[in-house]
Amino acid sequence: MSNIKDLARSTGLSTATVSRYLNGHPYVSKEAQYAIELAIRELGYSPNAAARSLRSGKTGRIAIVVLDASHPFYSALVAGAAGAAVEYGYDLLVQQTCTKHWSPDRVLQPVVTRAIDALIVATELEPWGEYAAELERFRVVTCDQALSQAGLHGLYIDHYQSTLDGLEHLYERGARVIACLHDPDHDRCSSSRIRVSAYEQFASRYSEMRIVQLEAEDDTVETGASLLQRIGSEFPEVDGVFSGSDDLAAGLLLAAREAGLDVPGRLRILGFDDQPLARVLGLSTIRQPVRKMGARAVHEVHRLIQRNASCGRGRPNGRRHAPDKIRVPYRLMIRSTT
Amino acid sequence: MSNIKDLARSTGLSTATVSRYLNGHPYVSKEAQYAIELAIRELGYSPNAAARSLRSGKTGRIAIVVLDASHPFYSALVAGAAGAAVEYGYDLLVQQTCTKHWSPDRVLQPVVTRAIDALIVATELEPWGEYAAELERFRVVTCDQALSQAGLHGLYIDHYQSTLDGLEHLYERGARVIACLHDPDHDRCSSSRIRVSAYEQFASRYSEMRIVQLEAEDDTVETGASLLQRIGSEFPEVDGVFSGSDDLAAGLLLAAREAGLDVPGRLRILGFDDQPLARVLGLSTIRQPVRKMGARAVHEVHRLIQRNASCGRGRPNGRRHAPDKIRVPYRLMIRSTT
DNA sequence: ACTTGCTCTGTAATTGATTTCATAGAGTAC
DNA sequence: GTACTCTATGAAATCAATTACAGAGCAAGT
Repeated sequence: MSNIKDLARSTGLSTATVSRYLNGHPYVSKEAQYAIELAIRELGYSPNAAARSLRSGKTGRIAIVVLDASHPFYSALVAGAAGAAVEYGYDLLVQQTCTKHWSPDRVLQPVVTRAIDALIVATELEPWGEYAAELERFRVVTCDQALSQAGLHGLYIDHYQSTLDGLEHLYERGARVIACLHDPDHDRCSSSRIRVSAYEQFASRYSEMRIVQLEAEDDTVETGASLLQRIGSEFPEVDGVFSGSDDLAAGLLLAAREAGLDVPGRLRILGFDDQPLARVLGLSTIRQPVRKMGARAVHEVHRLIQRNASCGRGRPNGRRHAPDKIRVPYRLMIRSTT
Repeated sequence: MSNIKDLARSTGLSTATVSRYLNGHPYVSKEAQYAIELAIRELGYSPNAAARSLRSGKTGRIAIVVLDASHPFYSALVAGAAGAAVEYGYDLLVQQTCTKHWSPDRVLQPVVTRAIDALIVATELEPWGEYAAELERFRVVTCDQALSQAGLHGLYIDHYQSTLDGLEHLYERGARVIACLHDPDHDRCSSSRIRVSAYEQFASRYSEMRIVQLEAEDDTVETGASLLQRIGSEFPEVDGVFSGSDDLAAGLLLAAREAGLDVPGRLRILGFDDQPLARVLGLSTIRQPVRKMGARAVHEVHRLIQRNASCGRGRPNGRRHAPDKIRVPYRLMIRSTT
């Protein structure tokens, strides 16, 4: 590969002039422009990203940390982020925490070694207390309500309120014993902790209500289907289900229909996400605009980068901007299962 | 952030010695080691990735190009790749071609500017003829049968054979007029072209068979459900469906059950992928190990990187290794819809 | 004629790490 | 004592770009 020196040699100009041309500076003569353009074509030049970012301190790269890139929620988040990344001119790194050789330090490595300009964190790094503090040194946007509690920028839907709304809806539809299905990585995906506190708030509001918490081993339709039997045998009095994901709810619904169970007469089912499958099955659910959230996260990260690009390099000398907390709207989609 | 010079100054050693320590070279005295370790802790040093890769010519970064990161197939591919990337010590970039501001040049930019060491291409860049040739200059592994036809390394399941097997199975089960559902991005996802040639081969083998090709606008359960009506009105004689994806097939199946249509008596349905939803619905399908494929792609890319790391930098001076063609096994999963 | 300002270009420093080469001291073999 | 190897270190070049600074050439204004 040829470099800027080759261009300089080939055109008889200096590297400074060539660099100026490449960066669109004024004060490059027409002849020089023409000569350089020609040389670029001839030598097949393209700039070296490493050298550029070494000099400029910018990489044009950001990363997003998710639990599992193949999970419908996270994959939609990644897709949204990837789309926006192109728009803003960034390359997007994807990091997964459900992997064997994963570790928080490994995830932070790119940001620490300045291989990326900023980080989007959508899943917990444990112990979060420790790493959240660490993250404050960098440009970080979190995509989870629980994660954003620290001094970090946050972008999330309000799980507390949305859970309350969902439970309230089930109550209105006549449910009195509600099974709440936990996310599979209950301990890792900290937003489920927020949901739990919403369950408690709700239970204390209506004394006649009972909440049963059930943990699903993973987040698939298959597991959802298997839960019907478990509910039937362990908690036969359950007449409403609030699921943390559409997949679990859909599986449960399919199993219920298979078993000839009256939905929503005998059992009301409410999902979360509004995936295509929910629409097909007529599953009531809470819609969250996940793709948009991913895109918005990139937008926010971009603003951060712009911000303290102008504040000078390295540490924020001036006062650090207060962390933004952005609530993304959600919407209850009432269909035929509630 | 402190750099290696700061470490040198702080310890009274030279940058050479510090660098040697950091890279685990022999010939660094115990005292020096200790002093450097201390300084690292004190100054909070971490190496600068840009400087490293400028000097070494390696980035420790690879990219994967997919059509849509939220599509079940591609997201599984990405997930597999992301897992393996951690294992091999790479950072993984994800690029999406279903995005508004996308362009082939934009996708190739990281590899051209040497921001990544290698590229995994799982979807077509148009015009593919042109870009395939361009890609031969770099370390590339393709994850699609059609793409790998050029002089590129390829890793794929055999769509020609698997399609034949699927059609053969439908035939055995009594189907005589088979609707083949095209991928949504028929023109982009070139493996569907290979499938089409398999349809033709199959039709020429059995004179009594009829193949009807249907194009779906996208690859969701919703669209699959809407196809039932279209088939019923436009091609009422259809008695078998071969779908390029489980999602379409599942949608169709759900709509058929809803309509009280006898599956597989009146209509046989075969999917592709073996997603959890297929298992729950009892959908017959062709299983492909997508996650593993993603992981394997990273493995192959890693081998490429290792290879011409030893062959010296830049162009392959010696003879270029012949491109590997790796067929991934698939498996017909016979359930209750055929 | 002299100053001022604008356009254009080149020299050289800088970014942070790695590596080649040179060198010096210590230990061992003859 | 001389020759040799082995360990440990530093000075300086290198990787490919950007940019501060200096300076040359030219036109316009006084």
